Amino acid sequence: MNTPFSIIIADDHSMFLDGLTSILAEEKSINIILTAKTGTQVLKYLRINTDEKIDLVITDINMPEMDGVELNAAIKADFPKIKTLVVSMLEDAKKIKILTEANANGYISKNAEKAELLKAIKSILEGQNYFSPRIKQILMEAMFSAKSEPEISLSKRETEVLKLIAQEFTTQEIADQLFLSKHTIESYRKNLISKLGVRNLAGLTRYAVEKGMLE
Amino acid sequence: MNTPFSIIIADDHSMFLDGLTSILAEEKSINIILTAKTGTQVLKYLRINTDEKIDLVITDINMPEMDGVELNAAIKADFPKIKTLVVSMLEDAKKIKILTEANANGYISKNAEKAELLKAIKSILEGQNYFSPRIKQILMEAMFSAKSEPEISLSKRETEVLKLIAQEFTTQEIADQLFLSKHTIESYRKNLISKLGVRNLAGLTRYAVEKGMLE
DNA sequence: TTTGTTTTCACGGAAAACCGTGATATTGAG
DNA sequence: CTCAATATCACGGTTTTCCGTGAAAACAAA
Repeated sequence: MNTPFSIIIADDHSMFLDGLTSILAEEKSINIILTAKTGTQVLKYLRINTDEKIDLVITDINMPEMDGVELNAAIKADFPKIKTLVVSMLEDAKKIKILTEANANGYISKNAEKAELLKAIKSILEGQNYFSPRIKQILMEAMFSAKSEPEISLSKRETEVLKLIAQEFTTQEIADQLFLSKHTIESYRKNLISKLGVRNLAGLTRYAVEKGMLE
Repeated sequence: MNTPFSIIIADDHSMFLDGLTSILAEEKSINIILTAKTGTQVLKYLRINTDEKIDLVITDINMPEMDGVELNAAIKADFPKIKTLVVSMLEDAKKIKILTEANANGYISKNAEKAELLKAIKSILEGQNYFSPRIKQILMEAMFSAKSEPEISLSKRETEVLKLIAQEFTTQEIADQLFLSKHTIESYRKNLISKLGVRNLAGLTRYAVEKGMLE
């Protein structure tokens, strides 16, 4: 048998972290070097222990301080030899896309079976990327649906004004807050309405809330 | 040593389920009888295997078909001797409150450490309920804040009108749709604004979207 | 039966949003 | 540098919302 692989696991939910650790501890070929609750902890460890050879980092997406997406990017930038496997609660097409573009080596859902997890880990350690059929499908769909919805992009000011509108401020009040003329704000409102394809304040507000623009 | 305790675990995320199983498999005093991905599976098992003595059911809150809250209620109704421990991603005050009122024996977050999980299980199996200090605190806060926010209840018509407003219809259009005078709709709008403590259409729309009133 | 809630309708004035149709200045990317 | 996008401002007219102040009928609960 070869020397065991060294891996790091990051997840902010202790119980999941412990669970994953328990599962992987049963595998003789795997050595868990570190478990962490944030991306920064992982990075700190990697930067200090540069002599230690880490093969794989398994990370959740949603974490405080530094999330899985950022962690993956940082690892790929500073330690390109380390493989990454992202494990996430949600099957979020956008994030998957970003991750594939940032050269993550695998992505599986927490819905995945233990068997799939092990398969993914093995594939990646052998040098192959692993994205489950389901994830591939979601990615494909996102590609196509992305075309039909041509990503409305709002400028800084537009975003700012939209937020304030959704927070029930009137045109005049927004103008005062931003030290602009009320005519300016009216222009923005008008543009937003036509840009977002809505009819009135209700539509603007709905858009803002649904896009999670209000903290 | 006494005979080991029999427990059932329910969680729709395989990986978490496997993790939890791994953790508890290490405990000699615990026998995992069943792991399930939905509440209905658990109930079905309990109804068929009535001779089997189950001591504890550990359940997630968010599950398809039947969630943890319903499962807890069903267990307490049909198998009052079985203890329940709810493990949840979110620390949702409302659900905790409902669960305590439905006599759940414990509630811990997935943020909890493995040690706390074991402590909770032991406490419950010994006959004591377990709610972590953090959860107790959240409950207390909810009690007080519940007073300051005295549950706004909307009538059928009010709800109907609010939905249409949030869907960008004007007063006149709503009146036409519901075969009412526009004055009537204006009354509703006015009432809604004062009832919900908002200032304008934006506030109404935000309320409707945030409460998930639109499909 | 009295009381409270819900549903319905009405008017007039003030404020705000909506619409069209502009213009100028800055700035960032090619 | 040039061109497109962004940011800023302006005005007059129309529609809609907002506000106050009512009130009558239906119905359910106490």
